[in-house]
Amino acid sequence: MQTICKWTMIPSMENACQAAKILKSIGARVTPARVLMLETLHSGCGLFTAQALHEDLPEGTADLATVYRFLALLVRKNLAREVTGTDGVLYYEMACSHNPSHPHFECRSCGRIYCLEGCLPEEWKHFPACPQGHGVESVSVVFRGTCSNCLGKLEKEAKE
Amino acid sequence: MQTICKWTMIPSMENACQAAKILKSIGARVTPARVLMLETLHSGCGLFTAQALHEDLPEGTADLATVYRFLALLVRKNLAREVTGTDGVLYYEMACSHNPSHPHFECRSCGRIYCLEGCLPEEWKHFPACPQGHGVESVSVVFRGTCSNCLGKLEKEAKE
DNA sequence: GGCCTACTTGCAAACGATTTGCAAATGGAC
DNA sequence: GTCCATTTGCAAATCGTTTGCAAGTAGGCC
Repeated sequence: MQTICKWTMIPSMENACQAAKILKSIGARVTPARVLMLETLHSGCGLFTAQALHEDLPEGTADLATVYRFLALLVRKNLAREVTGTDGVLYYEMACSHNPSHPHFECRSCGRIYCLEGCLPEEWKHFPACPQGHGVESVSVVFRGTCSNCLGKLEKEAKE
Repeated sequence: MQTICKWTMIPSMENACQAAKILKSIGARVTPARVLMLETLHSGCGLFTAQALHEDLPEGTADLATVYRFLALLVRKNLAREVTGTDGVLYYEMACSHNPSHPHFECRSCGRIYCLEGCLPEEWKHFPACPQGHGVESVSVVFRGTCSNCLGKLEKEAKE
């Protein structure tokens, strides 16, 4: 999986054995499945669907339902965030050091969602037409197009 | 349904009988169900889910599958656009006169999606961190919070 | 080290939005 | 009015996600 941004987990996870600490810090039990899931989430920079995470795990590590339950736990504990893709599928990204309102890039071709480096400019949060009566709490910005991965593939195909 | 922005359909539909013209203009057959669906989409400013449109139609007008098929047709013909809510549900909005990249407001409380007036500032389309290799085709901006409708309700409840 | 309880898990079934296959109904050009 | 492609209703399939439940296990306690 291609890395667009470098995010760091909170708390940081420099090596695998940190997973246990993280789990304990949120009052969750340390199980082999959870450690593996955290490691996988960490190693594969970017956004995961539950299915993708499940596939990336060593065979038999955890049931898909377990993956869903664990991701929901991470979200509840603010260690991860949910993003809904245009395909209606839920993507998960680990909570990271940059601004909660950082933008994403969604590839029309492969559906992958990348997380862009850098905070959202402050003025973006005050769009002029946003009505007074509406209590704005967050802004999400998603760029859409074709990612460099897919652009490369398309160019190759064009040559052949 | 509360109106946040005033949009105009393309082509404009000043009265109900325009529906037939619109259908003909895209080479689609004029059927009672389609006319009613277009009228409903027109009268209720804002974004519709397929289910909501179906419920707003007079009983027995059209099957839910028909509603889905018609909305897909409108999207294919560029008369409507799809927006995916954070709940993963598809919302439809009629194509309107303002910028294709106009922002939306999604209410955390009722899930309704409003369409905000005004174009997106040009500079928003060139977020600095958006990598060169990524061919950006569009930007979507969604503000999230509590809409004035729900804010009002919450205040009422607080008083009681 | 063994015990106990609350937390986790796998499995299968439920769920809800959306799509599909198919046969019957219908719009509209002739 | 005839005819054919388009549209429709219905029911079943699909697919991501959630849930109920019984069995398994982590980890605090003795």
